[in-house]
Amino acid sequence: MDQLGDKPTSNTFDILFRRLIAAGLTRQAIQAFDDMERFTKRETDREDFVDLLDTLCKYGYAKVATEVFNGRKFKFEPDTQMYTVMIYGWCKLNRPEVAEKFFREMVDRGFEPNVVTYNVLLNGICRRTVLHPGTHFEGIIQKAENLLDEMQKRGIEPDVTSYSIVLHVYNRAHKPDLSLDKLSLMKEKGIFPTVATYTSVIKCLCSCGRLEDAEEILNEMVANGVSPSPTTFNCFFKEFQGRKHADNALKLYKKMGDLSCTPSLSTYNILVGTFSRLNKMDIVQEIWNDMKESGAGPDSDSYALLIHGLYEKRRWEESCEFVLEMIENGFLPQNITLEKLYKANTDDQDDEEDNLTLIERKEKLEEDNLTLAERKEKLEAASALDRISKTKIAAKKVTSSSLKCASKKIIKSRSKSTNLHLNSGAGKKWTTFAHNGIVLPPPYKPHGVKMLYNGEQVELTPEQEEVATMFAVMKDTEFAAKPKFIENFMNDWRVILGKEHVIKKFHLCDFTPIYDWHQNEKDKKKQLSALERKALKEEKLKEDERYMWAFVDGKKEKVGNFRVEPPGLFRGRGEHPKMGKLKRRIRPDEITINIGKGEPVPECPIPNERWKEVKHDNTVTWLAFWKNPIDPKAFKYVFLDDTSSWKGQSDKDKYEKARLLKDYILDIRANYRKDFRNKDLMKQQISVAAYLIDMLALRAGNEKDDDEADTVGCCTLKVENVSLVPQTNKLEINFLGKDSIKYENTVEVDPLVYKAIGEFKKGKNTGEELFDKLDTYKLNAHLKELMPGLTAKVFRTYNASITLDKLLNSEIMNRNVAEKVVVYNRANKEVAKLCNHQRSEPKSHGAQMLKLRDNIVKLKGVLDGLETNLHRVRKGKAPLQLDADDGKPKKNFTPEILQRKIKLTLDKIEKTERDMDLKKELKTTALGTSKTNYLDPRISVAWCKRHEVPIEKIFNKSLLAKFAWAMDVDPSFRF
DNA sequence: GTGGAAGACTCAGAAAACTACTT
DNA sequence: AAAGTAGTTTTCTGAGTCTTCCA
Repeated sequence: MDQLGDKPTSNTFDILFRRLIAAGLTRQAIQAFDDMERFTKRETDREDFVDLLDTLCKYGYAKVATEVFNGRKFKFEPDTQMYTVMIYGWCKLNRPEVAEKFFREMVDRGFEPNVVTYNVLLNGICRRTVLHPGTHFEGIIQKAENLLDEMQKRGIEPDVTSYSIVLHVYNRAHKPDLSLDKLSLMKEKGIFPTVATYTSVIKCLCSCGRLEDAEEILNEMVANGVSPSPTTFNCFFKEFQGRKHADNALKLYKKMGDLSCTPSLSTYNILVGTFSRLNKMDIVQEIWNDMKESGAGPDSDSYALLIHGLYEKRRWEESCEFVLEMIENGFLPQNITLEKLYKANTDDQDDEEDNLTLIERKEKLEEDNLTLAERKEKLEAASALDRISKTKIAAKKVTSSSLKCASKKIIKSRSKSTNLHLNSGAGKKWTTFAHNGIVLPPPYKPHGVKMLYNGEQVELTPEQEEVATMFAVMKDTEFAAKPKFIENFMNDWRVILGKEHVIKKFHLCDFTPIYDWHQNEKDKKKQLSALERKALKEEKLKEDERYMWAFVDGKKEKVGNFRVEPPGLFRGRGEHPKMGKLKRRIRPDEITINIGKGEPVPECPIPNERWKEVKHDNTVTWLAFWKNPIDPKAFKYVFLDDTSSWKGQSDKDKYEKARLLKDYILDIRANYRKDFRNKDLMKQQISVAAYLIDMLALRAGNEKDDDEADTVGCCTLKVENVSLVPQTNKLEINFLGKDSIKYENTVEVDPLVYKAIGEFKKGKNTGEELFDKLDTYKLNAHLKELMPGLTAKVFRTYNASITLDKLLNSEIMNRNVAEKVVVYNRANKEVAKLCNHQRSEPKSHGAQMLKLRDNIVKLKGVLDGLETNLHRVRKGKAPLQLDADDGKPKKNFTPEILQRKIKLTLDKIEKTERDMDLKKELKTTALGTSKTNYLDPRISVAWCKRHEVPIEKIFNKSLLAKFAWAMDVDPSFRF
């Protein structure tokens, strides 16, 4: 509606209306409008009123807007603009009938519609085709045509917008002739078509196979001085690809260059795909070079297209080259690509032993048992050689066997990953380690908005204001209402305010001005156009780029959390005694950097300051650390990302350890069973604790300090957390676990365990420890005697993974992919329940359930009607008109049709009920945690391979990257 | 040999950011 | 076509586990 005229209204009210309406508080917004005069001391005018209507309509409250509109006509004389806004509002709700009603009323009352009014209405009518692909285009087109006619009769000429709207419909309806007609009509009327207009017509013609006509339009367009965009050309290229018109595509590509239209990345990709399918690899090469030169690409799609093209043509060596290049450029090839190539290579094995490549030589060096200095030296030599070999690859002079080896090496490195790190002695994690350090949060920018104390504005220094703002912006969170949070915040803030400051008591503080300012800033950000947002994002990415990567032994690895935590108020979980405390800004002189000796040390980003220390410790994997300001006993670390070799290797080790437990588990279970009655109290407690950890997947339960939230694990369970259900062998377990997540479970246990727990509880107060002779150290020491490296947490991993493995393999085949994914998710859910992984209820859950319930009620109504009609028809009576029939007369209401409809409705009801059950069950279950941390990815990958489920249905992009080490697992893998 | 503190790494849910779909 | 919404992914940082170090 901006075209209807901007006006400078009271800005604050404007924002207020928008926020209220956006929150669905339309009544309050109207109230505020009524109050406006009192506050601004100026009469509200017509423009304010239009603004209110417009905002209501924009947010989909056309009905409310209608009420307001009808109610105030006497005060503000309606006009064309108001009517247009109302029409817009109803069109937006996809109710063009109502919009048309307004339109008629408007005309009847003598208000002349203008071109905007018509366009809004036209758009409203035409958008149905966008929304419902199945709609009858004929009817819509007719209506649109009628409206255009009417417009002209009224003496209003349709503009570019009007034509664009209808052209869009023709496009979707595949009406090239109408499209062409409209175009010539436009020209006749002297309206200049834009690039979008032409592209729209060309797209329509191309998709209907009328390439000659499309080309004509293209020429015309150029002749008229409108430069075609890459999108325009892509219409042609797509069509050429389908028809395998290599020559035409090539010609057009040349033409594109002549017209100095730079192809987009998708242009290049389409062309690469086209020509590699047609086996014109020389042309592909040319296009590839052009793409590189233009800087538009390649992206992973380009590589995939090219590599597959080469592969299909059995040009394995070249495809290997590009896989290498792809990886060098930071794109991860699909594993299927690698596997294919690997197979192709092993099929025609030859004597590669004599032909060791540089890459392999380096690998050999790494595996040899050399001293550190020797290794480093040789590695450096190897990597220099490697660099030369890379240039050779680029120059396409590499021998075939080396390429084979290269592809093999990639695959090998996937499975073997960094075994050498483990084998190469005493805790050494790396030989060379380079990175660019960390990013400190930007300094605080004071906003100068004054908060109120006892109703009066107060002066705050930037430091004081910063802390006040931290609190103010948390107004909407639960924290802001917690007394402990407020107390801790005030204590820390008072220190910064100083003894003499006027601010003393929290209840006299009013932070709303700062809160409002913050909301306003947020709104401003929201208002940014997509383009601006994109630019901003790119800028940030560019700034961060150098910090995102580290080099470990010459290998490029992604850094995880390179941003130092900004200052804020501590948000502990549950009833944390330190919630609300000020988490102060970290200065460089608190930060220790760890980096390879001889590597350039990242410069301290703040002038005249320096790092606390620079270490070269190769037994650890962190890049930087500092003391946690909230808990000085703890540290904050900067590590590599989950996709790194370090993390991947330890992840794999973790699952291998859990798999090892499988071989020991029977013995271990026998072992703890026999100790349930052990006279040695400690041994007895160890056995019972081990039982609970094994059966219920509890955490070990380390001791905690008083200044942490009061949560427990197995070893720290208190008497009050476990009760015996009388006359059974059941335990009722109830405690707060990690992150203050509630664990509630009543479970039948071994009678001996039941008895033992009863004894442990005897003579103790509710708050005392159940396992008083036990801590995690003793428990783990015992477990280690039973299996090397066994600790309590291994049971959780083992039980989670073995459960998934069992559940997945007890299911049958003969289902489609979607159903198989459901099977997987169900298994995943069982594991999440076992591990007690929870999430907070989604905010809209209640509303969503209500909606579903509503749907069921409606469907049941429909069902009733259908059944009544079935009875009537069977008795030979005429069927009743039903609401659900949209007023269309029903001619052939045979019992068969009715029965089918009843069946359909029943199915729908059942499906909705199923949806509701599922939703209810999952509302507080978090599936992700087990997937990322407890389920051996090889189980999932192997299952996907066996059942032909694309792995992307199970793992998202990050998980795919994190689990790269698991992708080449054999399909027969079982945990 | 013990126990507590220091240290390093994994696991965890909330919240922000993004995406796909709807209106 | 643009904005809203529901759902998903990513980021953030708090909260555990377990090892190592040291007196």
